[in-house]
Amino acid sequence: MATRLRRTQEERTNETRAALMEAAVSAVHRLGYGGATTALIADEAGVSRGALTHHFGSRAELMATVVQWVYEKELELYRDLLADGSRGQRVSDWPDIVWEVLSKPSGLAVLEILQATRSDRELAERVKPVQMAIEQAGIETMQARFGGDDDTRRATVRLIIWAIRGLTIEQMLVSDPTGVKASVDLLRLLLERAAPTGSMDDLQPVHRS
Amino acid sequence: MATRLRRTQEERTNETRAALMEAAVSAVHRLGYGGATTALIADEAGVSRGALTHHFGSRAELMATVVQWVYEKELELYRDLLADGSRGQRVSDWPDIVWEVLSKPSGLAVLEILQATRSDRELAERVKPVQMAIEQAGIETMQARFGGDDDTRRATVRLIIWAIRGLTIEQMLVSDPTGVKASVDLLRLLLERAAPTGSMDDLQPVHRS
DNA sequence: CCAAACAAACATACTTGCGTGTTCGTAATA
DNA sequence: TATTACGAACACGCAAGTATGTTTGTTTGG
Repeated sequence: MATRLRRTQEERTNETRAALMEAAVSAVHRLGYGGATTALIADEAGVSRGALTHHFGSRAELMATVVQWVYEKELELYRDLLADGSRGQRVSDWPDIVWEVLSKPSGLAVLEILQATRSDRELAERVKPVQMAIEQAGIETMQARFGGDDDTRRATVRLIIWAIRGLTIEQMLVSDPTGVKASVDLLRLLLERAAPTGSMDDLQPVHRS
Repeated sequence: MATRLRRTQEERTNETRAALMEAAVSAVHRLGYGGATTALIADEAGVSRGALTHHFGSRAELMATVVQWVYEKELELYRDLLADGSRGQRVSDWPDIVWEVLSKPSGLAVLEILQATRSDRELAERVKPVQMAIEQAGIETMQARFGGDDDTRRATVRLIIWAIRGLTIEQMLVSDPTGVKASVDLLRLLLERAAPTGSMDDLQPVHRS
């Protein structure tokens, strides 16, 4: 540890911003969006509120940056999980993968921030583009791997992501992690049976009514 | 309309409490938990803040009552939807049914309140028992209709409910209702394929790893 | 049946705590 | 020494809770 006594300005900036990001994620995860006050975040990051406001003009800006920051971490994590090529080849692999990524505290924190979007116009405008980029990236990743038309792909990505997100909420409400995971396994089972080849073409007949 | 000039005390109580409940649901739905201030709720209910505090000692008590109130409405709605016996016989019927119930504003509002539970201890203690009763009721309803062991049932109920809840969040973030519904249809498709007989016994092999 | 006494429902105004943004001062780096 | 990073203290607004007054309904003694 022991940060050198003399750091470059860029290092100082990066380190305190990172500390603030981690503190913000932790605080939002534990206390919810409303409970994650700027004073508390600064305190847990080991800096003053002045430092926080120096780097982020407003709470909304801080939170929007958190979304962006987590998004980048998640991308890395997806890359790591898919690195050896043994996972992610079949659609049914994805519930577990997405669960590993989104059930982390950062996933919960982002979800909180997304919901807070509704009562905070500034936050909404900052977060919206980021969030759209995320979903689009997910769909394009799927496109590269599986078949299926655009609508099927979008419906599948949405179902997996938001089922997982929903279950992460349940998980933290009941504080029974193992139990919730059973539902993730069930989703995998459903996908295995419905798309035995692992391709998305099997899920085509989504259109009716 | 024209409420009679003279109402009994009980009528007065019931009417303003109902007005407050509806206003609270609407406000939380539109503005999120944080944005639904007591002043705003009272205003939209057409009563004073004093009236609100007379009936509910605290904001937490009001919100907890909302959860209870919505829960009862939802139970009625389930009964109505299942009344003619044409629906709900197969497991794959349930995504649509749950969607119809939980995608209403009241469903979103309750979800918001549930999340707010984390930053508000008083709220948590008031809401927790209610929420546990709800899940239990859902599981028992399933038990009466379908087979499957207890774990499978619980996993299935959780998956359906929280997948739907997650999708309702997505729905209001993207403001594209029809698109999100496609994911609900997909979930039904998955269940149809995985449990063709409609029974839950088909979903048994949930246990692994 | 009436009127006074009571109780419950509702309204208004105040108080207080808290969280954000801001300002100004200090330390570290370039 | 100039600029950037950071810290301490302050100011402002807002929202929940509280205290007190007013209206409406209910009950009871005559």
